[in-house]
Amino acid sequence: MSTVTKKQREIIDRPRQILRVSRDIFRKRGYLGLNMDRIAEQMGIAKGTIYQHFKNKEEVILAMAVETLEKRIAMFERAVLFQGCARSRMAAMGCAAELFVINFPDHFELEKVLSCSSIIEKTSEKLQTAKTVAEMRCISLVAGLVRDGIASGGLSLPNDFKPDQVVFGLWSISYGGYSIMESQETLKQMGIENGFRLVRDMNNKLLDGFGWKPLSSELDYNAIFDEVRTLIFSDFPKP
Amino acid sequence: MSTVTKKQREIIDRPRQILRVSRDIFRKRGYLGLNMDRIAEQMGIAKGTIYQHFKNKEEVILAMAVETLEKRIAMFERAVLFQGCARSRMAAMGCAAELFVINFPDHFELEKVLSCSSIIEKTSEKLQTAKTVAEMRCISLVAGLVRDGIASGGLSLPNDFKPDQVVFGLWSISYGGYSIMESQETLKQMGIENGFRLVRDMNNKLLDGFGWKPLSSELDYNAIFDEVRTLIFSDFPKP
Amino acid sequence: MSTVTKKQREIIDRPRQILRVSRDIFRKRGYLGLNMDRIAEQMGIAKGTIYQHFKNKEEVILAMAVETLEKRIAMFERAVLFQGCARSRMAAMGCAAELFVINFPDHFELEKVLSCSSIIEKTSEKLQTAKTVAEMRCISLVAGLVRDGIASGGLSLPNDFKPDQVVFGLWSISYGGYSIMESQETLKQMGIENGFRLVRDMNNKLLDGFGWKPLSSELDYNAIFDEVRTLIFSDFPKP
Amino acid sequence: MSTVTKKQREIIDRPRQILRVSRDIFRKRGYLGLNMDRIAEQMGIAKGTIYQHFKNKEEVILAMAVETLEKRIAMFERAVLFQGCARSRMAAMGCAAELFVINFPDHFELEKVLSCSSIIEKTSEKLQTAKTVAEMRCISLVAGLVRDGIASGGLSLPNDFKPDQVVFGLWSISYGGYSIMESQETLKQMGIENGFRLVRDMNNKLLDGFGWKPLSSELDYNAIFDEVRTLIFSDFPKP
DNA sequence: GATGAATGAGGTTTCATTCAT
DNA sequence: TATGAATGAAACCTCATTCAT
Repeated sequence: MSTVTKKQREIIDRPRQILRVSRDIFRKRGYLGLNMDRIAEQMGIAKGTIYQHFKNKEEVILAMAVETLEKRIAMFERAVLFQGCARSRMAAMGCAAELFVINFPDHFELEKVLSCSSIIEKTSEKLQTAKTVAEMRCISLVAGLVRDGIASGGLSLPNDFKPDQVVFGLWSISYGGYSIMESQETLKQMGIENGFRLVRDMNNKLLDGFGWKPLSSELDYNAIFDEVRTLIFSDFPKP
Repeated sequence: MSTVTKKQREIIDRPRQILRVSRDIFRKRGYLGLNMDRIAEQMGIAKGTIYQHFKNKEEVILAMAVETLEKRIAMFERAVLFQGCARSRMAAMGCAAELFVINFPDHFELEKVLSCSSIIEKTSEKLQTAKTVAEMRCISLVAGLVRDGIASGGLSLPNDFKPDQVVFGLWSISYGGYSIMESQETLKQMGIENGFRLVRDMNNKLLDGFGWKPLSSELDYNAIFDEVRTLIFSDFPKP
Repeated sequence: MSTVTKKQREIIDRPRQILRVSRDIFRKRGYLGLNMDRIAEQMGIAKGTIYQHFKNKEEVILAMAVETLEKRIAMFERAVLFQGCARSRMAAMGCAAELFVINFPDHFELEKVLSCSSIIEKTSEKLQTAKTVAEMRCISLVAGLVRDGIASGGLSLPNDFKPDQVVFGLWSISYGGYSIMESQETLKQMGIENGFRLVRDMNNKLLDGFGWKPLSSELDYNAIFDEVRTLIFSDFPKP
Repeated sequence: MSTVTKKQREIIDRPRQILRVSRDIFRKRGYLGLNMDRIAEQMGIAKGTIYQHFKNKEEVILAMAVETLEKRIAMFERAVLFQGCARSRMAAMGCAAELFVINFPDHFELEKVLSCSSIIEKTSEKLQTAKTVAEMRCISLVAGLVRDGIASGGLSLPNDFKPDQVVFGLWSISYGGYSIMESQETLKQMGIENGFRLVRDMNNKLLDGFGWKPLSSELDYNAIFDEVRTLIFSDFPKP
């Protein structure tokens, strides 16, 4: 019977349902506003049920982060397939990162919360590893493009620089930039209207600083952004 | 009697003492480990007394952040006096920023905590303004150097770029880079040993990307870092 | 004003009040029926208040045991003053032990509960020590009488026996006997009506076994029991 | 097929398996550490299945006690067959009791737990009776030996003593002594090294007090202990 | 101003038991 | 018979804040 199937599907999806509701609460009320009572109430289930799927509150938080990281991996994997020179593909990656932040804005908040050691300590090693692995996959995809840039002759790193360090730079700009946009009133007030555009520009200037050809003065990477969004990420809502 | 004076001084300094003790606890045990009981106990005063100096716990947190921001202003104001070309003075600023992070590592954590809206909401507007003002002063100091760069001919910004946006870029790299260093195991494992050095390099590459002369290939900004530390910040402990 | 004094006295007595109420609940509903909610409710105070005086539930339990142990010490100290030969004074001690069990029947239950390591583990070392010290004082008082018996010539221990071991024997009979009386239906059914009398007799037979003069066949120790109760423990209700 | 037989046997043995696993958990983690989840998990069956063999958790506890009591009966029945005078056979009984405690140390803990009325109340009358019957059989075996002692002339009880009361005395020493050994740090520290030996000695001294011939000064009952262990209980591991 | 006991809402976690499949 | 997800009552504990002294 289809009724049976439906119920079974519901049961199987419990963890995902819990995460969906938790994410909703987290987005609206922040870490301190997320608690087991509220999750249970909003789901219409018993509090104890949550504990059958998650060891504790902290695991719920971490699982939410892993879930979005997996979304990011999927997006990065799509972006990396963009047809073009290495630096254009890196721009596609930037587009993916930007769309990720726009569509999963709570991920940054999650990262902040998880950086409190007192929280991560309470989680299982298994889930911690899952998060690390997911992060590594993202970074590897980006680092791969840097290596492609070197291999294809567009980029020539100074002796004392390694591809991973370029990734660190891009990552810092994005992570820092988006964080500032979210939280720091001050910078927002300073005539900075389109933060996303600014993060793109800064990443481009950094790569220009490394002399990665074609430079942003030679090729319009913002046009490539639009192309990537149309060709690859058309399923994401336009801003 | 000097005894009376001492006691009076102690009482006058109460707010500052509370912040000092709070910072100590915050550094050791994080936000969740900081509570009024512990502050009172560690200060040897009654819990109620704290409420005569701070409206609530959130104000303590915010006041801590303002206090360190003022330290940062002081450091930036010293850095800006470094004798040299505009870009060298910007390097001096980077040195100040780095020393600030090293000496007040809790400030980043505080910023993270304060980005939870539920916390800042409970604070007085007065203190919120104090924080914004302090941040603005820091940013203005950096933006001033960008303008100096333009004025002195070393830097020529494209039409669509404003000095504040360059500040945003530098800020992002520093904020993002230091955040990643603190929390993200993943990147740390990827062959990145000296994160501070890397943040410097990335800032330099970004400025290179803007074509700010002399480029980092023409002038050894790391040497300038050392000079700044020796000449201007000799009172800070060496790493 | 006397009002002030009264209130202050109440405040000072809070811990003792908590223990009194806890003991009451423990007696009626056992360990599993004793919880912080019930204590608070029955006292008409907030649950949190209990935690200002006791770190956790286990400390309440342990404190109750220490409190009764102190009652026992007081009783033993009175018994030891009984005028008579060493063995008569030991009988007085037995009388004290019996009256203690009759008047503080929950102490045995407390001891049982505390023998669960999982409970004692959660208590502070300070209180644990207090309990050990109290027990030592009781044992020392009994052991002192054994030594008196030896010194006065009534008792001559075989080479391989030490006074403490005699104490262990008496303690075992009392502890075991009273425990059996409380809990084991079986033995109660077997024609044993007056368990207290029986414990006395067994202790006497054990001392007879050691040849402690005058033997129970030579002197009526039950008469001494009555005498002790009349002379020394007249403030305790008659059975 | 033998496979079917094996599975069937397993199903038939379910209750016993549940008790075995429960005992294991109880021994390692105590009463508070024993729960249905752990039993089910460790058995590799579903939690609900346990409820098809035991009405509730309390019945599991009680059934464990009955099971060990049956072991004790078996041991006592073997001991009573020892060839020798009545008092020597009583020594054999002591040996059995000692070996029982050594090999089933959890039984004392179980007795303690069961003495909480709130637990026994939830069990079926049937199982309660089973426990009482088992205890009675043990006591009867011991009481029988006392009567043998009287019948064979070695023991002459005073008018006001009955055989069951002697059993009560022995039982008290053993129950109390073993309990103290398990839990009371204090007495253990007082120069008492071999508690088992001490319990034996005290039992002997008690019987000496009753004048049961041959006295412990006339016959080496510790030697008889060793003999009993070798002849009758050679299947139990040596200490 | 200083105190600190009292508050009480708010949170997390556990676990015996049930019941639809 | 077996399952195991769901239940929900019951417990423990925390801590910012108040207020009578």
